[in-house]
Amino acid sequence: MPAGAWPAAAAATSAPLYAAVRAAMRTLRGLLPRAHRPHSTTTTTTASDAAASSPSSRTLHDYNCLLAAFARDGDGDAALRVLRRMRLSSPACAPTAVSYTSAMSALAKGGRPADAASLFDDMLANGVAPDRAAFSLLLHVYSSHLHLPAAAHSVLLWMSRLGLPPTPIDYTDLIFSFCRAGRLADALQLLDEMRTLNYPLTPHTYAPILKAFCDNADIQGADAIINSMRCSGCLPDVVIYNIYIQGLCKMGDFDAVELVIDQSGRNGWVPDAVTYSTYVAGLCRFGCIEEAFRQLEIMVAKGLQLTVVGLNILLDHVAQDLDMWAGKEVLERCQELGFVVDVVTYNTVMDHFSKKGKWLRVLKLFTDLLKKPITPNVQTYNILISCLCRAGKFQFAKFVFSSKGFVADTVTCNILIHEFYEAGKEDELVFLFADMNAGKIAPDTITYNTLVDCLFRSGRRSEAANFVRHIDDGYPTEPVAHLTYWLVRSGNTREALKLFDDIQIKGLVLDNRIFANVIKAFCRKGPTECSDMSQLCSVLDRMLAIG
DNA sequence: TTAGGGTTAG
Repeated sequence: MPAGAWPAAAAATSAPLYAAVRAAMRTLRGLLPRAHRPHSTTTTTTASDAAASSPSSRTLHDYNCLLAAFARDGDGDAALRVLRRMRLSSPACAPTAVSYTSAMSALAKGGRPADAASLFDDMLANGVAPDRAAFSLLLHVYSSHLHLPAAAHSVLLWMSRLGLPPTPIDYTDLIFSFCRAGRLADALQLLDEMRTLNYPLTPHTYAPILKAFCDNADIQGADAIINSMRCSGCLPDVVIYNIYIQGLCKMGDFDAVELVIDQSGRNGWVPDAVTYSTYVAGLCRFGCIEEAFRQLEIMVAKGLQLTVVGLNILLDHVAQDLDMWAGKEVLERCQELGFVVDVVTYNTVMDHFSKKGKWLRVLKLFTDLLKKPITPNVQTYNILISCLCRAGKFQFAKFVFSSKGFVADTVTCNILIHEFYEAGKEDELVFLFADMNAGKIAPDTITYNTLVDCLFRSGRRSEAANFVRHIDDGYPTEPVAHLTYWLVRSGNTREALKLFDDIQIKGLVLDNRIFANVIKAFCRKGPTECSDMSQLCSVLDRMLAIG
């Protein structure tokens, strides 16, 4: 925030808000260099520096070990640095296919699969011949990370042509990818190829195919797959039956589920907690709550115990039916059944009642929680505060905010700003801005977006525009996108175009997200409201950089 | 390869 720019923002917003955001900016500025530093990890940098510090003494083996360690950590930057150093060192340490594969793995694991795929091209450009492991990793990156089964299939064909036969794992990877992309026919063809090649077929290979049949509600197809597994000597395991049961549950065919479970012993598998959770969730979705509890009891009687995670997932899954659980306290019943509940369990249930507007029930759950040896966390408080605000209990929400032991975070702040503005009570937000001012809470992008939305919706258009102009160094993408949305929706498209000019004059780029919001806003307006097509065309021209 | 858990902004 340049000096002297804030008075405009001060005029744009209320005084406490201005002070709070200015203080928050200070906090943010302190944080940014660290957060945005490209090579920010400490331990891996140390390891990398160690490699760099005495390059002459390093052998190819040392470098490859280091790369393998970075691959385990998913530290792509460090791996790339090592690779660069290897290229610059003696020819004996030039990177091999193994080195490239580790670096690709580090990038993929670090959430940079596209960079991993590019590195494969670098390897070729540097005259290094990929081995089977390199191809397998590339195939995995395309199929599992980038969700591009067609590209992964090309890799499979490519390696076959080079005399590096793909492994059964490569095929299984690709089958999974085709199934996830809804391309069941392609997956089935690969399964046939595996059979032709006499590759071993495992439940891993069949599972995604069976799931695809079940997702398509094709139970006949699912039956055929299970039969073909049996015929080919690949016995269906508990995972296969769980997928099948989920398919049956989706159809509401609970008689069939019962039959499958009854015959489990004969078919050589044992139902587990996932089996029953799937069944229970299915029953809940069809409103069979009592039967769901009966199945839970059977599960417990069989000595199967839901983990805390499992219980929370299950509760979340059946959330839409919580009203039906309300007759009996859901958590009480879970505890009667011997399930261990934790703070997340409470948060899950509280949130669902909150979404249904049942603030008294949320409050009761919160007070129950306080009586137990479970400590509420910031999310618990945020759910409660959000719920109270939505119920119009603003004083109560303020009380909870100030309660002893509660340390508000940015999400609390965002909830309060949104809810108080929505209710036209923004003047009461002084209590919050005092904390922001004191640097106790730092705003984030959602805070800014929320403020832009709130200012605009409460009729303070120019204040919203001023605000966006002064956040950070001016015009961060998301708040601009929010402002643009409202300008277009309110028929001020010319102002939006002027905003684009201002941004570009500052040398900033108009991000796609801004245009995505323009389109969304035009769509929201609908054809009747969007009578001036020339305005839309101006924006589209600007998007295509021809206007 | 299976239910894949909880808070905020149009």
